[in-house]
Amino acid sequence: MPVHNEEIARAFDEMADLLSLQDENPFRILAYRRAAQSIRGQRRELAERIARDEEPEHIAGIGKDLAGKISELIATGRLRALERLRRQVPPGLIELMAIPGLGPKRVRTLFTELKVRGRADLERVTKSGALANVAGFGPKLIAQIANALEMQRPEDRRWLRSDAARFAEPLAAYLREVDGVDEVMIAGSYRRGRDTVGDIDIVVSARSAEAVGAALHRYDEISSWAAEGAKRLTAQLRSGLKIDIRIGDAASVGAAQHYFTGSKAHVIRIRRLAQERKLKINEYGVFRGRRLIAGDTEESVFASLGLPWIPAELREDRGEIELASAGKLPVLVTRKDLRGDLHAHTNASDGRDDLQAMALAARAAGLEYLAITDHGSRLGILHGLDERRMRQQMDAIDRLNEELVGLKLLKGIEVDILEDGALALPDSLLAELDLVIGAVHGHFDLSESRQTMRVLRAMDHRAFSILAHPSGRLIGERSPLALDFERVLKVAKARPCFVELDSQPKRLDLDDLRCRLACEQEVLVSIASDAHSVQQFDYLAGGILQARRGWLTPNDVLNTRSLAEVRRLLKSTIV
DNA sequence: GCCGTTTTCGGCCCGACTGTTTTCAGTCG
Repeated sequence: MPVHNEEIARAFDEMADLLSLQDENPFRILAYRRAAQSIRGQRRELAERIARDEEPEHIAGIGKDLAGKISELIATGRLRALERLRRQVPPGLIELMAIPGLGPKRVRTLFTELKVRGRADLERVTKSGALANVAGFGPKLIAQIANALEMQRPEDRRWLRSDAARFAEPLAAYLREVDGVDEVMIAGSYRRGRDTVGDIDIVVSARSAEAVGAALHRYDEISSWAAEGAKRLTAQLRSGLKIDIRIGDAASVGAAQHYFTGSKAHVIRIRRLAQERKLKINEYGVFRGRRLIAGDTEESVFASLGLPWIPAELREDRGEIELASAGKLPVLVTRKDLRGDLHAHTNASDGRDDLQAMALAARAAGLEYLAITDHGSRLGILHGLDERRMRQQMDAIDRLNEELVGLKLLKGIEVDILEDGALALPDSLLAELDLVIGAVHGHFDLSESRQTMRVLRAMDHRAFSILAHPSGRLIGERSPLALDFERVLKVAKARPCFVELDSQPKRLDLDDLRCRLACEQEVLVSIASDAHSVQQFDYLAGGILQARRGWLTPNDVLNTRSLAEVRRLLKSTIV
């Protein structure tokens, strides 16, 4: 079983947790956390690089020692240093650090003073009152701990970005109307376009912080307050979404926007760059000595380091700073660049609206072409099309294309890739279509080699055009398939065929890193809505965000091209 | 534990807020 990057990162995170509980050198702990972060940002599996005996590429934050530990993990599946630490620290202590207010120091105190070794012990000493006798544990802190134990930590939940948007955008709009407020920006991972967010960070530029605080107290969506300072307010909405609001003035709002947009790794890199230039950057601006030299706009912050403004989606410290300083930032794809959509459903299968309604909605969404790709019937998917109904739909598309102005419909299908890699419809039928989207809809748990062979065999079919939602993930519900995606890309490039970025909020599949792999391997990405109703063309905006996070330019995307060009490219997939 | 046009030691981003404290530690982002 190959060791995945995520497992390596988790091992390093656990090392950091355990070391912090041992009161180790904080910078050694930091080194483990940075290494974990750095490994998570790698596009390629380190295990594969090693297996292929490739030159070990330098990874930021990985020195000789950690490289050795990575090799050990990959070779043996174990990490002796980690196992040693686990023997020294009671296993229940790590989860205690997840309780708000408890960090390594306090957990350690609980362990040494009260022999608290885990959650059950903590509940016991909280109830018995023993906690109150420990120095540093006052009534407020104890109440906070008791509350967290009670709540079973629902606040740990991550939100789909699109779900969070339903609560965050109205709050931002409300704040924009408050007297004295100049600018409101939802920052954080939300602005960076991550598919999920833990909380919402809002940066407000206002002449009066008091007015903002007072207005928030009138906002009846807020259910509880966690902190209320002059510059920072933390609260929870009734939906359960946590919000963090920072209030600043116009002279520093750019610096605040940059800082609170993150990512943390990006901001740290920027601050270190500033140090090298004898500058200091914080959320209040860029300073030379005590003199403020920039900070009213994000552009001014970047410019103080000789950098162009970097789009928020790129700010993950995955090479964007180097590219910016070389003047080689990619010009990222935008929603306006999309000229068509190559994956949508009608009520002929599991969609809600009919063919004509979907066509009109696509046109209203500014698209020039739309591929209708209902499900084929052999999959057990409800109301899938059999050959007879498929032909009816093809006729209907022909008729509609004669009437429609400003939009062309393409004939397609979303066909299931069966367990053995065969496609679930007869070749004769597939050959009549403009495009064939293949998708895995079952047998998600095959081994990596079998899953990869399955997909490769499907791609080998002469009618195959696009691999739909390639990883099969459902965010928060289903893990990605075990699939050698690099191999899939190599075959797709050679064949050629294409891969999809499905924009459904729960899928967003390809994810950002796989988008980057696809563009590096020069495989075009189809950014598709997978719309099941007329409203769902809106999902394309979310797909675009993910694509931008994956560094895609218009040239890397299939459906930024004209219909004629797309037809030509689709024809080239027929072998 | 990492890192280096101020290098092989001595730094490592930086500030807000809370609670428990009389000047600050711990946590958090």
